[in-house]
Parts: sequence; structure tokens; C-alpha cells
Amino acid sequence: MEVTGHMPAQDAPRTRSASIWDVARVAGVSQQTVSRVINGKARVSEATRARVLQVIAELGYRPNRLAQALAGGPVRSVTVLTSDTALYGAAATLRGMEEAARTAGFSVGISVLERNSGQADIALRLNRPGEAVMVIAFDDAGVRALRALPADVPVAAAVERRPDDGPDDPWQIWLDDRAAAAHATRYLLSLGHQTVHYVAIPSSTSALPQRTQGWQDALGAAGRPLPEPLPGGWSPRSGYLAVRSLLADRSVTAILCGNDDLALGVMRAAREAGRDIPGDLSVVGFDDSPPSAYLNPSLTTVRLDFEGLGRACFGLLHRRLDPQNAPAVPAWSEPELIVRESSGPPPA
Amino acid sequence: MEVTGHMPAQDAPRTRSASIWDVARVAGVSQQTVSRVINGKARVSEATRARVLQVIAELGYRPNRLAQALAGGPVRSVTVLTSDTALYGAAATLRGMEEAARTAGFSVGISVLERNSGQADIALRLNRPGEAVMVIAFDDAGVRALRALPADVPVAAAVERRPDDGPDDPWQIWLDDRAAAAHATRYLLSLGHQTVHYVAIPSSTSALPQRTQGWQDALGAAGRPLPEPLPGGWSPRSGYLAVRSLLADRSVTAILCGNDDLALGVMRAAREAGRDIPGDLSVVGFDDSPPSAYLNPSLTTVRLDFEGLGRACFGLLHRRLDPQNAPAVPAWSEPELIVRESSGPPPA
DNA sequence: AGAGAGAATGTGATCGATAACATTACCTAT
DNA sequence: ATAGGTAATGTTATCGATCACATTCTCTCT
Repeated sequence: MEVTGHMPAQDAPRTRSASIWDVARVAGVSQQTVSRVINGKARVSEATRARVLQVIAELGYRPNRLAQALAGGPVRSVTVLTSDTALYGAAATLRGMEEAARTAGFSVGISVLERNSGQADIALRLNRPGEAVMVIAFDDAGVRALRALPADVPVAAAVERRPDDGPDDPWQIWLDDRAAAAHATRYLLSLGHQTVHYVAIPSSTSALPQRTQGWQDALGAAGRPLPEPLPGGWSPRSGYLAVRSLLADRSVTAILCGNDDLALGVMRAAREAGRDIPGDLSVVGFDDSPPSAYLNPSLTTVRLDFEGLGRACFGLLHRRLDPQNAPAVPAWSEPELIVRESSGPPPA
Repeated sequence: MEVTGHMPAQDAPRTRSASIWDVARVAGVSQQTVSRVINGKARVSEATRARVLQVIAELGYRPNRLAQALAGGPVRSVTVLTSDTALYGAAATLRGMEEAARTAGFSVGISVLERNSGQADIALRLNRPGEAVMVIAFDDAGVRALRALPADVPVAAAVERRPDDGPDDPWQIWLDDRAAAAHATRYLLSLGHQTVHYVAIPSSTSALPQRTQGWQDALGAAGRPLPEPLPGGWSPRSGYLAVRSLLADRSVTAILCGNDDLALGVMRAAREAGRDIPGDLSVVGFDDSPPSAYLNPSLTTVRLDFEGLGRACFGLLHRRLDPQNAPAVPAWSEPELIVRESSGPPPA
């Protein structure tokens, strides 16, 4: 329903949506009272409240979040900075963040980081100084963006697991994929493999990637040979390319991959090299992306609760914004090894 | 850099980011002049402009988009309404939308639709009356949201292809997956298959899904038997379940699937039923999601340019918002059949 | 009866920015 | 010299909402 003008200026009537002034006039109260009603504030009688809500429904009034924010209302919007949302990890984390934020009444912005996003760029991606931000910082673009945020920005970030000697930041949150990689490696060793090779996802920092570290941890603890990690990317193709030379070596019987897409590429390269999976070669992925259970062979992989992590990340930010009232940060599941068809004992 | 106060009220100094008033004071001009500089308006001397830009850089001033919008500046924000962003079609479309919008200087909001999102919900997801919106309406939740938007909302939508007798809306855009399904069906027939079965994705409307329609078009035109379409969902599991009974019938030699995940499930069910792919059964997917080339067997599928569609959708919205200045709507690629290992002639 | 406290409501200022219009100075043409 | 037009800048109002404080009325206690 369109109505005209508002109280302070009636010399140029224009058609637009109902504002708080329109509601106030029709309900016969001040706009401050309407504000109290829509924000659940005290000092409003039940009769007045009911009358105002009735008028709100009749006029189809919708609050203007921009004006609320500008006038100093509570922070109710957040921008998510993230890299490629088509990658399972980022997509699932974003899904958790968006759901939790929306449920808490926040509006959610998204801004995708490119490889070459510059420092000056980052602040300009925010709607206003002081905008709340969540960063999905699983790769170096995310980490760079996190560092480039101005000091006035309330932020929470989902990051790659910190190294044990890394800086402690209470607003960062992660999944322990180092321990998960160690566990997956130990599983392969327990099947009888002499050692395990590793195709790595790129690190988000200059430090050794934590999944790589966990793989090395387990091999070191077992006194097994420690091969050079094979650098991969994020895609099946990069996994395929990473192992083509390695697979000529028949003594290679087990490969752990930094994500499921890498595993898919590795399995294809193995088939082309005439290696049977898991008879000749066991392949283990990471993340348990949705198609994994239906591959041929179905993929042994590590399930990571990215959605849970995203929800928890928002919970952390919410506590940062409103320590008194925000609910407890929700828990997220620990990594879990999911054994399927692609892994088994080494050939006799 | 934090500075205090602003011109009209200096009796309660507070620390916050630089505002347009701070820039104006330091540069020795009015805030209107600063506004002219940052918006590239006329009536600013080169010397004044340079001075203002210098002060902006020194103070680290960042415009407040909320205030800009409230004060009547040009629309520079858009909210994307979409269903499950982990599905390839929606994720890729979103990626195209976000990239195009960001590049054009828009801030992008995202709001994920749940199955039970109600009509009253939709308007409340927008930041203000009149907010620009893009809807990814490939499923029924998206279509319902599109219908529920208030009349004052400038909107562009990526939709399932319209039926030929459907309503003509200049602000809707789609990929011709009806023609693509017909083409894929004809391809399978040309391999020698007597007929083609079809596992359907859910329709976004009460009309026959357009991919289903295209499959039927091609079978009808070739005078081939027309099997009942098998209702599937969006996931591998639903594809797996959809065909378990069908695969007992050895005369079934070709299955077209409404998306790649369905194809993955179908292929798994085929293997469990002892059907060789493509020796006994050809399987064709839809969308060419990134893992398709690396599956075992690699998947024959129809490539759809969702990213291009997303970019074009933003282009359409931009023209709706600013007919004089917005660039031409970018073209997007036509669907393309990608033949890989999963399809071949029927068994002799 | 009078004082004090609290409930309920309203007024004015503010937030950061742009639109609309006003003002001033300078240049050109007659 | 005067008039007209334009460039450049500034002032005021406005956008929709909330904060901070003021005002009024009612109830309870002494």
C-alpha cells in the first residue's frame, strides 16, 4: 500500500512505501512509540502496541534497515568475505554462516575475493565503517583479506588450523584437520601400507599446511619413510597432474589427498596407469563432499563439519557484537574418517 | 585514523571513522563539495578535487553506503534470493551474479530460501523498501519467492526455461535446457538406442519440467516409445533410488538424467545391478559440474553456462535500474553436449 | 493531602549523505 | 559599462530511524 509524504515535509507529496511516520500518524502515536513497538522496547501499553501492529499490517510497513543502522540501532548486518564459493569447503561454510546469521535476524552480504584483490579493495567492499565481517580464510586470498581489514571492523574468521606455535586470536575458529590427516594416515598404515604419499591443497599461509603437517606427524611417529608432499591445487585436474609421474612407481600403494576433488583426479590418473583401486592403490580424500559416496569406487574420506563451523563462526561474531545477549557459540562436529571402497590393504 | 565530531554538533565528541564532514573541514570545503568529488559530479575545480582526494586518502575516509542510499543516491546494492547454494547450478549462477554486481560497484546480499519460506518472510529479507533483487528461481521455493516480492521491488530472475505458452516477462532470463534435453536424447537415439529413459529434477512450477519436455519432444519426433519419466530430486541418492527397479529390465539401455548428481547415483545403481557403463547402459547427465570429466567412467553431460547466465541476469537488472547508463546485457553460451565415456551404442 | 517513583508517551537532535536551490565570481557579448 | 550566462561553491532540507531527554499521568506510601 502506497501512502504519501511524512510529517516534517508535506509540500512535495510523493508516492512510496509506508514509513514509520505514516504508521505513527494512522495509529495516532509518535514515531518513537512505533519504534518502541517494532524493537520490542519497554514503555508501551498493550493497547497501544496492538493498535500499532494492526496499522503496520494494514499499511504493509517494512522497516528500513539502512535507516536503523544509520540512526544507531543494533548491528544487524554482516558481510562475508570468501574465495571461490563453488569449492565444497567454502560453500558449506558459507551456508552455515548465512543460515545462522539470517536466523538471528541479520542481513548477510557476500563479497568474493579474487586472487589479486588488493589491500585498498577490502575496506571498500564493506557497506560502512564498522561493518561486521566474517572471513572464510581457508586460502591465501582469505588470509590476506583478514589482515587487510581496518581495525574498527568487528570480525570473526573461519581459518585453516593454526600451527601450535601460531598466534592466538579468540575470534578465529577452525577444524582440526591436522589431527584428521594424522588419523587418516595412521588408518592407511594400519592396513599394512609401508608409507603414505600426500597430494596437498595450497596453504593459506607461508607455514606448512596443517593437513600436510598431520600426515608428517603420523609418518614420523610410526618411523615410516617420509615422502615429499606433492603440491596440488583445489581441482580434480590438479590432482590428476600431481601424481602422473608418481604412479609409475608400483611401490606406491597409498595416497592421501588434501580434498576430495584431488582424490578424484588421482583416481583417474591411477586408472589410466592401470592401477586398480583399492587392490593396487588406496586413495583417501578429505572433506566428504556430497558425491563421494557414489563415486566408482566410493571414496574413503575425512568428513569435516564445515556447516557447523560456519554456524559457530557466526556465533562467535554475535558474541563479539553483543556479549550480554548473544547465545552460546554452537558446537561443531569433530572430523571423522569415513571408510568406503577406495581404500584397502596393499597388494600382497 | 579516528577523528571527532562533525559540524552541526560539537558538544559530545566521540571517536569514530572519518565522515564526509571531517573531510570537508580538513579540506576547507563544504560537505556537498566532497560529495561531488566522490560521486564524480560536475562543478568542482581540478585544484579543489585534488585537495579533497588528498584529504580523503590521509583520513582514510570510506563512504557510508547506508547513508548514501538513504539520502537518495543511486541504487548500488542488490539482494540475491536463492535456494541451496551447494547445488552446482545455483552456486555457479550466484558466482556470476556476484562477480558482475561487484564489478559494477554494487554491494551484494544473499538470503537463502528454505522450503517453507513464507510469503510474509520474503519482504522482510530485504534491507529496505525498493531494494533491488535477483532471484535464482530454478526450483519451486525460488519461484514462490519471486511471486511474493512486493510490486515496488526492481527484480531480475534466472528461471527455468519458460514453456512456449508461458507468460512473457522481460526481466526473466533462462538457459534453453528444453532444447538441450532434446539434443541429448537425439544423440542417444543416434547411437542406436531404441528409446531413452529420463530421471527428472523437480519442476520449479506446476508445469511439466522443461528438461522433461525436451526429452519427450525428441522421442515424439522420432516416433520412439515414450516411457514415464522417473521423478528424482537433486542429489545422487535420489538418482540411485529412482532407478533401482528400472535397472532389472535389461532392455533399458539409455538413461538421461536431469543433473550430474542424479547421473552419479544412477551409475552406482547400475554397477550394483551388474550393468556395465556404457556397454550395457548409457548414462547422460546435465550441467557439466566440475567433477564430471574425472568420474569413472567420465560423464557425458550437457554443459550449461550458469555463470554467464548469472552475469547476464545482473546486466538485466542493471538496465532496469539505470536504462540510460547501464551497459548491454552480456551474452551467455548456449548449452553444449559434452560426450565422454559414459555413453555409447547399445549392446548388440 | 502531599511527595516520590514509575509507566507511558512525545519532542528534538542526530546519524552520514545527497537533492534542491541559493549565492558569488568571472567571463563574454553588446 | 552593463547584462546575461556559466562555473564553482555553499546552505538548507531531507531521507527513515533511534537516542537522549522531557513531559504528563497515575499509583503508592507516609
